[in-house]
Amino acid sequence: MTLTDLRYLVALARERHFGHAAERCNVSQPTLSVAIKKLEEELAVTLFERSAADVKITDIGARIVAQAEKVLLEAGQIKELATAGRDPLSGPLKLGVIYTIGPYLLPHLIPRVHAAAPSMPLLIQENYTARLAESLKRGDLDVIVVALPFEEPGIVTQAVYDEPFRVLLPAGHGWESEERIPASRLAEAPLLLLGAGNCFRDQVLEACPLCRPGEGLQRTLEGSSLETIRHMVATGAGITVLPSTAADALPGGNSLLTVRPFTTPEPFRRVALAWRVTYPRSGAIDVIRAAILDSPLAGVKPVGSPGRLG
Amino acid sequence: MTLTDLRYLVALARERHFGHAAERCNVSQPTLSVAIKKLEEELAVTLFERSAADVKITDIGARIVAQAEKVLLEAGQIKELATAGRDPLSGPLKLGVIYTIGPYLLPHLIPRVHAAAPSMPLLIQENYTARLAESLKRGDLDVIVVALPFEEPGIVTQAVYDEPFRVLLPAGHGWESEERIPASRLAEAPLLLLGAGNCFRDQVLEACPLCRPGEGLQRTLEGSSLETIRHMVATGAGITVLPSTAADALPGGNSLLTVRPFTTPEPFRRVALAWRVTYPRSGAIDVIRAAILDSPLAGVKPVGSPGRLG
DNA sequence: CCCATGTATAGTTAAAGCCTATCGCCATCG
DNA sequence: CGATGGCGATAGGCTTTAACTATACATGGG
Repeated sequence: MTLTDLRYLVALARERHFGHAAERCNVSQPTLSVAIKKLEEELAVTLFERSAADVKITDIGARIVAQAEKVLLEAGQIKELATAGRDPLSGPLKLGVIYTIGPYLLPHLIPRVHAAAPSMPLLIQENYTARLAESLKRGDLDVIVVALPFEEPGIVTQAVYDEPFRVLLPAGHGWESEERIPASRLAEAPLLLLGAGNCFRDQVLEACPLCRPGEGLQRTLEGSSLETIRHMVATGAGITVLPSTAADALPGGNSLLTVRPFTTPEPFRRVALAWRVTYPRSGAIDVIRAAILDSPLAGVKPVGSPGRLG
Repeated sequence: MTLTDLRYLVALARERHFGHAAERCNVSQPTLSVAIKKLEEELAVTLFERSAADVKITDIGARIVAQAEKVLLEAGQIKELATAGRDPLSGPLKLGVIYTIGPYLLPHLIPRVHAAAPSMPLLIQENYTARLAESLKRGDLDVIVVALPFEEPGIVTQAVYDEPFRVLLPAGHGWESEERIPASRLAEAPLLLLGAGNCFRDQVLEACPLCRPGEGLQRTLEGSSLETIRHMVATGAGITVLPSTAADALPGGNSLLTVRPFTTPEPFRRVALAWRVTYPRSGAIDVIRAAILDSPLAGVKPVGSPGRLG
């Protein structure tokens, strides 16, 4: 029993004439005749009473035809589902973002994605890089926004923008007079850092090789956020390093805080999109990337498409 | 897209492993692999994300699988319908009976059929032979009970029993002293007959060649019934001829009426079943025939199966 | 009794469905 | 870092099937 057989069956039930039904199905009369016969044999019931005068459907035949129509209807729904789902911009996209990007990117990103792809709602999760990577591989997420380096088997990564780091000082700090701060001097200060697991912490430490967590006056804030650290800096608990998108987007005229760039070469992090190589909705990823680049992110430099990294 | 494809699809969605899904479908892994690929091409959507680690179903894939399951479920219902409908004794049987048999046969027939085939309700229609024949050919009836001769193209007829005719006299009639009445004498009497269209009328006239409707004292009762005629005989309006099943089943001890057989050779009519040659539920017909023969019909002689007439 | 109509059958061909064998990819492990 | 093993994709060949054309067969009507 195939869907074709059922189509023949329904056509014959409608036409009550093998020739006409065959014509309607664009097949020859013997084709339809044989198909119906086979179907009757398979089901071991007589579906039609044939006679020279006309074709009559049996009682059981009528019931089976009704059911066959239901089957064909449901099968047709599959095609419709496929047509509707063919657009990569239709259906929800599960997006993951690391903690140190989410708060500064998402307010810009979300409305832009919604404008570009209204029927693609974003399901957003913020987490550490490692957790996001896991979810991505499991399929709980479709795309993630992370900082490089990020390499996972089966995952492709595409750099989107670089963002420089900034030094955040409490108002009145001695370094306020400096235009730019050399990274090496961070070792001198009480540096507030995020806890382990935040990639940004590692990147700051990498930018300032002399800083060693646990040594000197640096303090690590486990399970905290850049926002918390910023408030601590404002209270004079120390200084910190922020990505430009977090530092430059300070509420205008915050007199308690001062932002200073690093001396060149500025330390920076490269932010990238990542997804499974097998992920089929590349169009959706393009929309995300475009929306990120369209966002007014302070201090960032877009990384051209040639800069795609594997 | 075939039902087989959908089965593969559902299996793969369940197993998330081409090899295992193939095994469950009793096909080789390449077979399933190719089938899924073709399905994806046909629908122009990616249903699964394949990777070395595992197989993930896409969002749209999951929706299509759900729909495919619905299709397969409905298709399975067809088989169940067929199985249920395979029994010829299941489902209603549309039975037609001529007016001059129905009242005497059906009270016996119906309970017997119900006992033999409880799931085969009888839908009964009483009418003239010509009307029954028309309905039978149209398919509005499945089987009819008529008196022979009855020949129609595409219709097979099987004799079931012969029933002799009887003379019905009002009590006190001059012929009451006779044990048997010769058919020829009917011409002498005021003979009450059914109207044209009732085959029994023609059979009586055939049995009594000297009787001519409209001549002598015979009266024709258009649109009437044997019961009405019987009551008229009881009031002395004339005499009549009845089939034995109608005559001998008189309410016991009806002192107003007298029944007399004809002299041999008794005139009789042959009652038969008829159905379309194409009618598939021969088992149902057998039940009807058996139920008729099992009925206590006064005076009838069963016609052996060899007596089947074309 | 032949003809018209309609379905079933025969015979053939093209396609499809399936199998075995093998490739290629990737992740894991010694 | 190369070997290994699991897994899906691909290739080639075979069998089945579904389609066609031509024709036989059945039946009701002129």
